Amino acid sequence: MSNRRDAVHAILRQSEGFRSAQDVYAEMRAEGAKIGLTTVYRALQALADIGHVDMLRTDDGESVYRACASGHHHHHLVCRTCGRTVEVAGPAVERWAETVGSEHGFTEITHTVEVFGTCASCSEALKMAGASSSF
Amino acid sequence: MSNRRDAVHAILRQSEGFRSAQDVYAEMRAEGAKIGLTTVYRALQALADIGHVDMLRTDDGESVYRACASGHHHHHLVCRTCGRTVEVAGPAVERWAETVGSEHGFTEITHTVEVFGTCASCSEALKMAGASSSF
DNA sequence: GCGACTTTGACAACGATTTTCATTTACGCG
DNA sequence: CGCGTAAATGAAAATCGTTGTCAAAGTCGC
Repeated sequence: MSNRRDAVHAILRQSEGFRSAQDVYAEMRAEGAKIGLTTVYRALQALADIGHVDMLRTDDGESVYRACASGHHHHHLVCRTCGRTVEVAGPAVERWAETVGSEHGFTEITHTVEVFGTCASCSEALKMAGASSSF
Repeated sequence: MSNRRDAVHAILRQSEGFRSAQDVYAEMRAEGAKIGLTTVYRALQALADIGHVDMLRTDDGESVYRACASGHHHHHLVCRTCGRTVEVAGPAVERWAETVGSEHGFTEITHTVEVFGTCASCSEALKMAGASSSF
């Protein structure tokens, strides 16, 4: 019973962007892995706890996870159409967060920053499909 | 049947920080308002759509709403202990988001920024209560 | 007042996540 | 080596916020 965490982590590592728990579960089952949904959730949470994966909530309330290339702090730039993700560092934001925090007397400041946009290829694609937004 | 949206909006206006839909619903019922959960959700969404309230997801996937003092873009500095919220503007972040976005060929850039921290009074309080966290 | 359209709200449906609990597995100990 | 205990696992049920359905009630123009 090798730690299923490793199996789950492996899936995330071979994935490009963020994956939902259900998604990871589905893929593992598809690959023939014998694992339960419960275990996937537990593994994902454990992984997130020890900082081996990033975890965030999508706008529709689903938790998505991603194996980070590095353990250091960074943010994500996500294409709202195709989901492509780019890791970005933002010293400016870090400093800004610290600053506004302390200005208001806050300590132990953390922050959540997600940048969304439409990536080059998707905006191309949209230009064609669009033009019919009547509202 | 005056628009229930107004009633819902009123609740948010007289609230300090973010309120969950269920929370708002509970308060309205407590005040004697005859309104259904469904309607609260619909009102909240409508309000969020037209930008009269801010909407974001808490870490446990709940949607929370808040009537903004202004309609313009800003972010929030939230005390992770008492929930006190301060609206902060961050031109630096706006620019940064735009920059990293375009650097990667992204367009129509939006961003989510939430800053969390422990406010002055809470960190005081925690200092005393603390000292016993063995894990 | 009547009819068409909109809003409302009770309740069911949904879906993601968590909990429960019995089973299986790992592993130290006798 | 077999046993017992504790941890891990997974199937299914429970939870809970949110959304959809649909009939009843309200609004408005005629």
